[in-house]
Amino acid sequence: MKNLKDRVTIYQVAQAAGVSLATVSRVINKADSVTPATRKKVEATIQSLGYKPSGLAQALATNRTTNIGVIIPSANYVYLSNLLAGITEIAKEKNYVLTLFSTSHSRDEALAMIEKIITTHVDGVIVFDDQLSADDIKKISSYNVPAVVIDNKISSDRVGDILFSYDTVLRDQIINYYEKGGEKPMVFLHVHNAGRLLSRCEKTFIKTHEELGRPYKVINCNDSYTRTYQDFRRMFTSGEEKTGYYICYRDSIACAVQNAAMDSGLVIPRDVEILSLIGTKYAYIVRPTLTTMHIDMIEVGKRAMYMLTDLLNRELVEKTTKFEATFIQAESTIKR
Amino acid sequence: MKNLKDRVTIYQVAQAAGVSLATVSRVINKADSVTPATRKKVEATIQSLGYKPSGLAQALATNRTTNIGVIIPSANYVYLSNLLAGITEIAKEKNYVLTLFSTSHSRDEALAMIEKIITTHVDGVIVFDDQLSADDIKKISSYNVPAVVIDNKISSDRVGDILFSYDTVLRDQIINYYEKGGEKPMVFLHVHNAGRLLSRCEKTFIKTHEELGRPYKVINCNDSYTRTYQDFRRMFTSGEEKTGYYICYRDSIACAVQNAAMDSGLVIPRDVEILSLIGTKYAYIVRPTLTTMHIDMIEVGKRAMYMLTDLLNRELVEKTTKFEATFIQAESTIKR
DNA sequence: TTGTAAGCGTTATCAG
DNA sequence: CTGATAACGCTTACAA
Repeated sequence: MKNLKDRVTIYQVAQAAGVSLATVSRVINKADSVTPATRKKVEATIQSLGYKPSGLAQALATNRTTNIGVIIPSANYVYLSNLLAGITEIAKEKNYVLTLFSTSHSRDEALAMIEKIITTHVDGVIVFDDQLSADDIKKISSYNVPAVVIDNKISSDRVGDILFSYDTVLRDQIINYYEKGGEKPMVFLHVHNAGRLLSRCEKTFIKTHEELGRPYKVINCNDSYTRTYQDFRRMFTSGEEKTGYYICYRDSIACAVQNAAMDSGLVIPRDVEILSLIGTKYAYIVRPTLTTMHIDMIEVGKRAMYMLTDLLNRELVEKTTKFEATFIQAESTIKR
Repeated sequence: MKNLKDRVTIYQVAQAAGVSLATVSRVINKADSVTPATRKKVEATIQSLGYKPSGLAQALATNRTTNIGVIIPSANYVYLSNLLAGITEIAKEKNYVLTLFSTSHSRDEALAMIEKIITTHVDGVIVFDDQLSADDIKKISSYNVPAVVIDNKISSDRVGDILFSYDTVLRDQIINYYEKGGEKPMVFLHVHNAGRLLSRCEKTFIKTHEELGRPYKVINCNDSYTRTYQDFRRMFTSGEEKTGYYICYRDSIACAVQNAAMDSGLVIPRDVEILSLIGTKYAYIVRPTLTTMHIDMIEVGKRAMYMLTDLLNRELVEKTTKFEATFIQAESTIKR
């Protein structure tokens, strides 16, 4: 077994093949200016020595790493892994490797991350993290790292963005609900620190209600299935609240409310209706199936990666992509 | 905005601070042999110039990248993202960055991946991929890249492994089932190409039945919720099969069977019982809750990363960790 | 404590 | 078509 210092270098290959290292370099870079004969010879010695070029040295020399940084919160949500899956698929297709920068909810850590981004020499980044402000992105791109930012409107020279539009469809649904005689009190589940997307939805929720002059309710909930389940179980049995139309951040939370309601003897959707904002495939796996506002995060991931490669090739024309959420009627709400 | 060639280098910092680049290097590496005064001065210019060391150059010079490669199949399963979450958490704690190498079910691609591993200069890898054989791992470690391999018994000098033990608990449950008078036919859902873990379970399933002299059934199923749901819906309504104890690979598949049964008017667990082999949190979110064989993949991820750092520090004593699955009784099977 | 200079493994520019 | 040789940005003996 070779030890670290034994890494076969281009120089050793050159020597063994009886050519200069420049020639070897040409061979591994598939330059055309090499005689088939010498190419053959070099390739053979590469094989026999088990030589693999050092990406590090190549990157240092070329200023390209073929590495893409992905900045996402470390939260272990299904929609995040969907996003990642989408990015991964295209990255592979385009021959990029992904480096993961996962942030927590701390601002400091986010800053440390951008520090790392720079030192790591990624060719570009995909950012889906609410901790990073427009300024942070600007800082990143000031180091000439193109970025595609998800759920944050900050496109610029070398920054593309992908926007989600939940607002319209949410508003429409709320209006429709009341128009069609919806009578349960509408309740928005506020989750602390759950990011811009949820905040925007909450704002839309409140604004729409105020426009309509309808009463509404916002209650805090914990961003965990178990806690939320327990809280609602208590609520539903204590008799405080026996009915309602609950708008939840994501499937787990929606399930928590739904299960709590059912386990308290309430009937979905007769007594309690539930809407999950970020629907994943679990929305149609659970029973009753969950009505959701759906955006295909795998598609978002793919698109992000496509935009980034375009950006890298300096041929991104449309710097902004909008994903409109679609309302998917299922069993957890009454069809109106 | 600076362009690529404008990256501030250690040399520029040195010049601006009026010291040699060696001193700057010492400062950024927190060497103690630097006068507080000069350190101050250097740090100031680092700030004002916005200098960030090049990880590439550092890595090239030191032969350490602080990058860990993670090789996992690209399949978008919850238990995989749990694993990744675990790895991520500890990687961050230990100040490593993760590079993702996702493989498909093709052997060629797997080989291309190991090629990439080498050129990428990762300090170590965590492997959870059934496409990679012991030889492949050996190849990786012949390039002096320590590895922690999950679900594959191949520990060696610089390779640690994490093993799952589903076999005993599965066997015990099967035996117990019949001892306590279980009468439904037991059916194992075979998924093509779903990896070693499932194959081992299948083997245990068959072997146990043959030992007991009990009839059993293995049926093929598709590794997707929708397809499996449809197939079983058809089966349950066509009357071929109205009852059974189904052993499924993971939660989604188990849900498919469970939902198909319920939607066909069958009652869980009276008519149909269901066991999910790899249980995730969705097992207790869906209703009826799923009986599972559970291994906490987040813990597995954490442990893998811990083992790897130990390996990197050459202080890993216990090269093998075993995770024993625990049987979790829930509503989808009858308690016996 | 600080500076000088030789690597680290490539690519790329020139000559030949 | 091929070979020297200078970058790329940093670390690290060795000297001063």
